[in-house]
Amino acid sequence: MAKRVGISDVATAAGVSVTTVSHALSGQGNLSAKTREHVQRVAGELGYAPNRIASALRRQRSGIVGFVSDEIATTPFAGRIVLGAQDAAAERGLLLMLVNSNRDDRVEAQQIDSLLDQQVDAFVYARMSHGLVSLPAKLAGLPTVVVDAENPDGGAPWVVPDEVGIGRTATERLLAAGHRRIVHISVDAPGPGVDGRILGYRRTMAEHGLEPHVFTVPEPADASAGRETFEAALAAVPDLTAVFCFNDPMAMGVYQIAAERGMCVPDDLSLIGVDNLEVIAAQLRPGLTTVGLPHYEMGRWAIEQLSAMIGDPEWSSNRSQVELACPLIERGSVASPRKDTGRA
Amino acid sequence: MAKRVGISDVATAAGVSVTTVSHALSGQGNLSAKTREHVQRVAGELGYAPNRIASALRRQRSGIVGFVSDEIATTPFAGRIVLGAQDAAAERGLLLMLVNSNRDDRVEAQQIDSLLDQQVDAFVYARMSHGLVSLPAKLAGLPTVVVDAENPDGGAPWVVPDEVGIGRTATERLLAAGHRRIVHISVDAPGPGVDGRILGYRRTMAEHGLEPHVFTVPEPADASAGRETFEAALAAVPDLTAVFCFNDPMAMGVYQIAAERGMCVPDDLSLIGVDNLEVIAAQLRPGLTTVGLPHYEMGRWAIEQLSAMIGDPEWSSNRSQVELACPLIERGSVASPRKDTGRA
DNA sequence: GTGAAAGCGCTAACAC
DNA sequence: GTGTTAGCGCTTTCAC
Repeated sequence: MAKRVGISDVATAAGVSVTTVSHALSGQGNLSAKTREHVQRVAGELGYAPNRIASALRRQRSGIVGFVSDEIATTPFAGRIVLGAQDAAAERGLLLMLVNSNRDDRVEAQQIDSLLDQQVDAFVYARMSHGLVSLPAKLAGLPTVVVDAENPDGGAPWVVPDEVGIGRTATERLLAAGHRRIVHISVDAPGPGVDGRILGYRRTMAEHGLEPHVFTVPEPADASAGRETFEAALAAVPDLTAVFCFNDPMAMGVYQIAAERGMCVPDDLSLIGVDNLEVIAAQLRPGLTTVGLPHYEMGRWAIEQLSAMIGDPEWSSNRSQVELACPLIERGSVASPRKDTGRA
Repeated sequence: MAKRVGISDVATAAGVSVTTVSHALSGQGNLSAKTREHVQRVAGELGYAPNRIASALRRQRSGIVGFVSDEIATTPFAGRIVLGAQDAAAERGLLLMLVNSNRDDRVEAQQIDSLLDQQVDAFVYARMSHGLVSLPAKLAGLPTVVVDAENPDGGAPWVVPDEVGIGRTATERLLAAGHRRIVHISVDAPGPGVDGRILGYRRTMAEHGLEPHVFTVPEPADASAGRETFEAALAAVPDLTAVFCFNDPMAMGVYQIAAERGMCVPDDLSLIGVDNLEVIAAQLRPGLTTVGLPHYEMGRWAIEQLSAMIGDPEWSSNRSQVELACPLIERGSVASPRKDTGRA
């Protein structure tokens, strides 16, 4: 590789000092427009790009944000958060350094140490499912924002999906299609995600004077849980016409039982999931109408907050706590009930 | 945050020079065991950790590997590669800097520039589906390994799944269960992945004196493609008893048609997919037997190669090209054919 | 308006 | 064995 061109090469070529080059390129100081332009042109011709390592050492700021996540390899969720964070970071000249712990606190601590040695300026602390976290002590000294989790005892800003809104959106969609006997299937895993969706469902049903029916089984919230809870629901509410599922894998389980019993989605049974896992929702037949989770947006939001916090001595006063709205993704699993046998 | 402790703090506290501290911690030079030990203890007590930015500037080596991928957000594949790479990197004191282009060459070029400014020591150039790539010119100067793609015109080492082996493994499994009328469904998208699996299937069938049947439709290789090709297969080979599917989403499509026609998996129809996408394969009923792709292993391999190449003036002579074996993941979609109506 | 020079925290010749 | 010192490439203060 040709040796990288440095600031002094540019200075020599432009016939000015390194100071002038630095000022010309960073927009600092008072340079004549002519000099500035000249230097920029020369730098461009030489293909100069500042060495960020040297710059970081001098400025005591690396321009790197550490991204710590509990896992990255089972769903595409992490990818969506990273994508949002990366886009926002690129717009601001920041770079992301990813690290993941596979839910092992020891590994996590080591990874955080590596990032600290690397002089990262700030941290994104991301979870893949909405729960409660307390931050590792090591993060206390740097701007940190928590993604897809709440940090009740700490002072870090956080961003999560609006879970109650999800329950409301799904239930209202089913109501709007004319359904009255709508059940919600979920899991026994108290936490903001499960509880919020149940609450949104219950409230919306109550507002319409309808009786809520919630069925749960122990975690995990997968297709098998969907099958079990749906069968329980059918036994208890035989004339149900619609199901709001905690997530897409559970909805997949409902499709399976429906097929087995000769129930046709959406004519005999309307279904709404949550997650918008393309790999499931778009592959089912008919496509699954589902509520999308704002992973991309949460990633963006985190970097937007951090970039304002970096270099701000008052950063720790940022205590924003945001719930992001979740869009309904229409596919084909909701229709009007075939025969509305009257009020519930 | 308390000011970070530096090497000179350790030197003062230990009553030695910074050189001695540097040597004691890096294992360089000749120090008396006593001094070395003493310094290490003091450093530990002070919680000293070297500033890698300063070290990088001085050594002209950042310890960072740039990880460039075409996409990270639609399947968990990227996550698995990253995981493997990260584990291997952590073992070697390397850190990963991820960047992804969403298949946009302009974005990719910019991202690579950022990594270069950051003085990364080497690159992983990863694709999410096995194809052919030529490397961006910018990568020419640094050790680079290509993951899940081949680099026919370049000199970079690469690692890919053994696609022919996948076709063979799947076909042999079906043969071993007693099937003879086995079809392969795939897509019209020539490339190592599609072609290799077809070849492995054809060869294995030929070795057993059986007639191969391959059905394809245009991309994408999703459930819809699975439904179409399977219906075509049924029309052409009505007494088929087993299907080897190009990937798991296509297999999902086959389940759908099978359910519709009252065919029971695996009793009336055995199925094997490829991908081991948990989110599909483990959620189908019965679980889908599938051939797993070695994403984690490919990520590890890439870093292992790179770490040997970093700092080796002869690095460009590394032209390893590896095809990694792919494991059969047994779930429940393969059984013996119900009635073997004789030879094909 | 422009430039000289002092470091950022570390490593590695080299001297003792 | 241990210490002195000269940078790595940049930013920024301060002098001109």
